[in-house]
Amino acid sequence: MDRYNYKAVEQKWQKYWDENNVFKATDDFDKKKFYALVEFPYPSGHGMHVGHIKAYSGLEVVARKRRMQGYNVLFPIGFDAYGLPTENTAIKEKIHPRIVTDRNIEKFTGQLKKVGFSFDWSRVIDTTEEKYYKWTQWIFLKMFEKGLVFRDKTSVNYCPSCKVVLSNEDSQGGKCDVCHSDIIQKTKEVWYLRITEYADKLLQGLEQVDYLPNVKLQQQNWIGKSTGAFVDFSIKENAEKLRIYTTRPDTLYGVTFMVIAPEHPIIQKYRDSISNIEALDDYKNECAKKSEFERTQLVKDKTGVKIEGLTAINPVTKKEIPVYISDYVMMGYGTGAIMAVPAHDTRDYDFAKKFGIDIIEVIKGGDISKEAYTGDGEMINSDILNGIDNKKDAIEKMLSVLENLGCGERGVQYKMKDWAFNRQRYWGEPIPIVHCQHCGMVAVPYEELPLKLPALENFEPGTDGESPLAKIESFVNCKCPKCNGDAKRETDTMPQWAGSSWYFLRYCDPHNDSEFASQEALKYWLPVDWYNGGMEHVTRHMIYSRFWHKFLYDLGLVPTSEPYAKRTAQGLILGEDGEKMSKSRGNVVDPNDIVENYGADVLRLYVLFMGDYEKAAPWSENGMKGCKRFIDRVWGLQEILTDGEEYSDKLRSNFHKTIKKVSEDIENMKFNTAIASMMSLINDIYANGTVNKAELSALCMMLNPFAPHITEEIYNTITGKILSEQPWITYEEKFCIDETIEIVVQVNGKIKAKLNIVPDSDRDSVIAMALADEKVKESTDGRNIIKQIYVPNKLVNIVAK
RNA sequence: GCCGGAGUGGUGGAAAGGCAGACACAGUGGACUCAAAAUCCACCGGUGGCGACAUCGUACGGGUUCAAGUCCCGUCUCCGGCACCA
Repeated sequence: MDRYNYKAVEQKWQKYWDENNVFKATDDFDKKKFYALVEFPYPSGHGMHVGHIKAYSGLEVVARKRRMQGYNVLFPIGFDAYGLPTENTAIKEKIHPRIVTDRNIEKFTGQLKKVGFSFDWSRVIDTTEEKYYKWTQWIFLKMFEKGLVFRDKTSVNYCPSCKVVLSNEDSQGGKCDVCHSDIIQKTKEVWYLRITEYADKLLQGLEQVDYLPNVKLQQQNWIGKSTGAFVDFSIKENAEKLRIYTTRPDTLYGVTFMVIAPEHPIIQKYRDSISNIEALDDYKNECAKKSEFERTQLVKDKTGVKIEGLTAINPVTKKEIPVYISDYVMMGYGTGAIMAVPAHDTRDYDFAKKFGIDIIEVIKGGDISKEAYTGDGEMINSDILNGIDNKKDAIEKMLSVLENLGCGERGVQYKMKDWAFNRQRYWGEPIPIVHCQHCGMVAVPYEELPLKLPALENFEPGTDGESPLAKIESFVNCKCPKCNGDAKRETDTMPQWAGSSWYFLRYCDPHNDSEFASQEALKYWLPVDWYNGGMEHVTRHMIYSRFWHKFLYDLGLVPTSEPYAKRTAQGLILGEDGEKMSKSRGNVVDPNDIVENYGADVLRLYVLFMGDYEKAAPWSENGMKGCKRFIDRVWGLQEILTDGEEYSDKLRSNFHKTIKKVSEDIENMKFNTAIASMMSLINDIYANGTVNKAELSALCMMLNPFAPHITEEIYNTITGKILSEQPWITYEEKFCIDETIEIVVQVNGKIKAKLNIVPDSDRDSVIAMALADEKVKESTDGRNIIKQIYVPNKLVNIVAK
């Protein structure tokens, strides 16, 4: 027998699968369906990463198994191709991003096919194609129509030297990634999607989906719902009410000052009656200069200025309390104003210490001379609340008091902010809006979609934070769709998250020209049965796409309220040095090299065998060689092949057990132990000396989802049939049970003997056998047996004193 | 700071509260070979013993249990997420 020629075999079967459309999802809407989704790659110039292979191999195994189980399987792939790296390559090499994108997609496609993934290649999506982004724009316009799109000011990272708006990733450490000059914060009017309107729905929807617990948790934290109260504080000097948000109305008697954000509008409104307005303005300007980086990473030291001319009145104690401005209060959360309770909040405590403000303890349990006490306990110094439990009763009691006084109401807040939906770059979907002097913002009519990204010679970023599209007069100047007067087009493009927010819908019906997907196809395929991807996408991408989906659901355009029924995540592959793979570290493994030198089956097997699928694991060239050895041993079985259409007696139970183990492990993503059990089986076969046809083809069947090429070849050689078209192999429970099993006999928890018994033997006879054992007799001799424990088919424990 | 997750041989990792270390890698010895690679066989947590065996051992300190890597309490370390969110 020749050595296994993986190159020839892999090429042969990849060609066969391709030409015969073996993995094509059919439009047979009566068949039971299974929709397996993996995160589509960004086609970077570096080509595929082994991390991609691991990410896709998990559901690849499940998808292949489901097909064999008779499901109509949709396992699609595509490319999330808009984005900065492509644009930067294009600028650097002076090639159009369209060409760079096509080149990279071709490279990725070739690499994916060489690994033998069973994707349905007839449904490939490219988010930068007109027929795709037409519908991205279409959904955007639907949101515009429903009032979910608005414009507002924000501060953006701006490089004054490049005159360009930068993403957070491109401005790390407060320096421009390109020219290394200092980034400044610039105010700019940008587009927003009102995702906060869906905050509650996004939170509640988590109750009905099967996501990994930590995925759910991260999404909950991201949405960040808190319940509390809005309380109005009167201002002594005028009729104004200063409204705050708090989750701790129980501590209202401990309020000794208030803090508002430096940008709070009340300052401008009463600036004439504030005696130190210059100091407040200076402080505000200083804060505005601070970058996001400085505000979050650096100084935690509290700063602020007292407002001279605004004094608040505590609604329950009627005491006068000072009002400060400080940047530890954000305009973007709650009302931009807080009541400060230094005794029971660490930030207020720091501030009070620094500014010498009173600290009044209202909950027992801590030592407020040392630090703030944030725990629970009995109320003190709080008049009507004294003596009761803060959490159980005080919150409720205070809420009703405030409601009666007419200065408070229950309220809910979310940490999640509206989605800044814009980029000042070329390589993205144009936002289909026209600015008209008379009509304001006007949507491009649906029938004019797609609003095409104009072909451009020079797509370098525009100056003063403008998109490069702003330079093209033929694009910018247009007629208003409403009044037909002169108007200007929006020149910002959509952010990279847009195209991926609905791609799973397009896969259902990717060639439809009249709808983003037909209702029939959506009704059949949705929801996605199993979605796998990286942990880094469980907040942004998943929440954004759930938001788009829920929006379409509310319009009656998709049949399910949630897009993904189940979500899992694979762990990273680290470099051989245990560090994250990166070019600068030089520890990157190129999957091409592995396919070339060891074969696709070895690569696929190894990424699943290297450890727990959900955990990070370091790459090991040697570990991979072990998988190569396993593949060669599978091939070598043909040398000891004998006739035989049924399992031999010696191996029968072994086969049934392994099939059971593999079948169950695949469902639980325990791929490493599934492979280990097949390795064990092969070790047993070699120890047995021969393998018959029934056995070898059974092995091929269960191994097929992991190593499809070699198994297809061997199976075809011995049966003349196509393995990918065979049903999934089954096992019988009765053959998984051994005739005799070994159980352990312990005395006082220490193993003294082993017994071979018939399964499910009765307790008394097993204990009698155990007590009759020499070693057991020895160690119980002269002692009183006080307890006998029998765990059926597992062990006997004799407790003796 | 807050919220998660994890700490098991030289390494990656297995163990529904019931034989700790499956499977694999590396290593050691041997077979085959002129030799090497490949392959095959044996050994492979520590300590003691020629030995069957004894004894300790799942980050650390306690606890529950006939029995703990697994459950509970406390401590330490590492990883991930959020982070002045009122």
